[in-house]
Amino acid sequence: MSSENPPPSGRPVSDGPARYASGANLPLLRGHNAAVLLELLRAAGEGGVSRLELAERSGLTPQAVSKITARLREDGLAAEAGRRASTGGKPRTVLRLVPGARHAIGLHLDRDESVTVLADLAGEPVAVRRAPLDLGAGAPEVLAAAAAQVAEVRAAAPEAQVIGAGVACPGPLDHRTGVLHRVTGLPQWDGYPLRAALAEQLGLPVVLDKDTNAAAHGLAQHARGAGSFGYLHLGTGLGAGLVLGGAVHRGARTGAGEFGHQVVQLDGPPCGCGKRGCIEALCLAAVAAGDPAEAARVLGVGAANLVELLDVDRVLLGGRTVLGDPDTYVRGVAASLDGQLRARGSGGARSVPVMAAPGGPDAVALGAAHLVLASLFGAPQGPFAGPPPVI
Amino acid sequence: MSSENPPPSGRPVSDGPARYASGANLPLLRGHNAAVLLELLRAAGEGGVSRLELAERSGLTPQAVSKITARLREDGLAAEAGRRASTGGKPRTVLRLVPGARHAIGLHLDRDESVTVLADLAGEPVAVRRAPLDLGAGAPEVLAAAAAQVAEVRAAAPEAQVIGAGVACPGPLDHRTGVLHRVTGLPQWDGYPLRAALAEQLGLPVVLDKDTNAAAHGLAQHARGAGSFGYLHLGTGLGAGLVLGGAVHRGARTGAGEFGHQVVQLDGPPCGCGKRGCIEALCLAAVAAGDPAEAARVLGVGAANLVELLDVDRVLLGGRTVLGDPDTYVRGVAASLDGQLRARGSGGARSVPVMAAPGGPDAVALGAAHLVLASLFGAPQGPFAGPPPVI
DNA sequence: TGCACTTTGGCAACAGCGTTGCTTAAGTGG
DNA sequence: CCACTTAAGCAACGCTGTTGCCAAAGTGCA
Repeated sequence: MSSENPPPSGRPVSDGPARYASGANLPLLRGHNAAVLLELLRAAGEGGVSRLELAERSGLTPQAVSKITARLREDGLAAEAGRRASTGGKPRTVLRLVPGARHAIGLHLDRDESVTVLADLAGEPVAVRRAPLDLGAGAPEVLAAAAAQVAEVRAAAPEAQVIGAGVACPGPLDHRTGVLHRVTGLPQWDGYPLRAALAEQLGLPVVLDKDTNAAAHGLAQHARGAGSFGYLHLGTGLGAGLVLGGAVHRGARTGAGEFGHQVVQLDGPPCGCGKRGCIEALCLAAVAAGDPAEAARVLGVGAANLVELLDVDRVLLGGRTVLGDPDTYVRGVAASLDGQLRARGSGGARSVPVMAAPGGPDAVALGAAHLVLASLFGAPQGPFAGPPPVI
Repeated sequence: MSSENPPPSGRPVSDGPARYASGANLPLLRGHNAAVLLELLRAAGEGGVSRLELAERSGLTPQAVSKITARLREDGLAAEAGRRASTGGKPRTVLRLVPGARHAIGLHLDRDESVTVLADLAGEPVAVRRAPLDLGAGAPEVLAAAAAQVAEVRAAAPEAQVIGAGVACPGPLDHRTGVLHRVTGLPQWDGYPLRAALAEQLGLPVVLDKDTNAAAHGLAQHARGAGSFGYLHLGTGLGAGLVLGGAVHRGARTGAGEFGHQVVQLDGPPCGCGKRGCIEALCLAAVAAGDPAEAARVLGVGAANLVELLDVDRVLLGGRTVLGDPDTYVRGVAASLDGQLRARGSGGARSVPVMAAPGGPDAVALGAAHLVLASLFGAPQGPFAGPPPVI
């Protein structure tokens, strides 16, 4: 019965015109609950969960969990995996996600390099390919290179059932339409409908997002409990990905996360962007001067501004510059941030942890794959709202 | 049948322990759809909407809309109100919200004044009371004064069915537990469980929120279409309320919106908070020096930082200082903000409108009442997630 | 005036959802 | 070996939105 349902999540494949508020019906309810249980199964990891535990965590009745997990098992998405120790009665049967049941492609198109991953349902990379890329070359060349690399990772797991591809790019873009906007330094991509082009080239549903957003989305999967954090990415520029309440915040026009051009020095030194005293200019100047400690101090002040404005749980650092000297940056930013917060703290003085983003150089590509997988799982926050980039 | 349901929204009154992701069942589905239609009815205002229009906007079938609106009419929340012109067949029957069917109290406890409103379902004030208040006095005095004022507005509409009270306070607090945290300058309120105390005193469900959040929430109701904006409140201090995707963003610990203590001048002049170069210090210094233009310029730089980080649609200004000279501030901030954005704009150059927040001195109290009313209406964004302050 | 047509909205039957009551399965402990 | 406990499935159920059909209420043309 359920094996013929196109997407196991039950969410509408194309949600039509954006409505102010949407009513819900039974198929949506069913898909929602399935996605919630799938999310809980994934969160449980290899240890698995019993049906009763799923019931407690989801708020569904045990019987409903039994029915829904039976459908998930029919679809091959979940399986029984041993039993718990008995507590005086029949032992609980452990259910586990079947990671290999579905796969997703993650594609990170950077200015000089492309990274492609094939990720399984658990979000783990099954295959990774990395190759030089000239994003400044023409669209046909870039598309062909991307398609070839995607074919390679698909060949690495021939029987993998791929549900879509997530693509991460630098620069402003519109994740709803999948169109690029003025990629800094590469005007030829202005207004290019990359999502549509890639979808046709690959023959797969494609979601497009900014690199920092993809990374932040991927990082959010590692954090249980619908947390919130800011991911600061210091590389050739300084950007941020914001996760608020467990979901990536993209803003009205996918423009959120412009962290680098916040002014922290009124009438300060000019920045390449045309403004003065941008944190990116100050930071990169310090990096160029070989003073990572000063860069970290400035970054910490900006991080404090972000933490106070958004009240996030923690701050994650990533990007090439940070990865080159993680300790200095993590400690420097933590000290600076702590100093700022502590100065304010008339008692409360909460401290916000600063850490290096896990995942290393594949984090963005893996996050892009997660964007696709997210359509299967229940959003930690607004169930029916679903993840913004609908396939 | 439906008149015996405790809350017409169908949402659980107390949601128990916070769960990672929650499953949904039929009562929740029913409540959700009722709330969605109620929201659409309210959005339609006095003009009303037909059943078919409700069906189009909600995505529900016309028959479902008929059933659900029939229940709303039974509960007295909606009523038929005339007909549209015919377009060649039977004319559409217009449905309208019955504003007087329910009411909510809004209570704004400021440092030196309290404002109490009784708002109807449409969010319009039915009665307003304003009185001096010394928030520094003991809790019993403040509670008694609040209770007396609430009794007054209730007496102004004796037959009003009041569903709860929303309370807005300055300073950090926890909106989930309803406990105050270190209200600046009033240490005696530290850790005071204001929500519980007021709920007992008034005999009503109470939601507690920060004043800027309440104002922002109220302002969000006037903006159709799940927009996002930053509300900057310049009074004795400088704070902000953030509305992202139609919902107030409070952060992990209700601490979001600390706009005033973002550093915009590294190693700048010391601020009362202990840091240096806070925008609040710079702004208030300019105000004290009788230079609102400079204050507006600085505010505009901070607003630009916020707009770029969060990609909001617009910026609203409020608070006593702004209300004292709205034109100067609105124009000054708009010019400064535009200058910042235009400098960056390598083409796009979108402009973000700046305007004075409507509502004037009652905006906070009215917003607090809206917090209560929101529990009846469908959240524009995440349906089942519901509004953060659960009654 | 009358008839054809269009559109709205209610009625009744229906499929599908989670829920409830009960039964069976599968252990522990005396 | 039996009483007890806990887990999970089966069947009936209530309720949801949906579908097919029909009455109501207009317009427009003959």
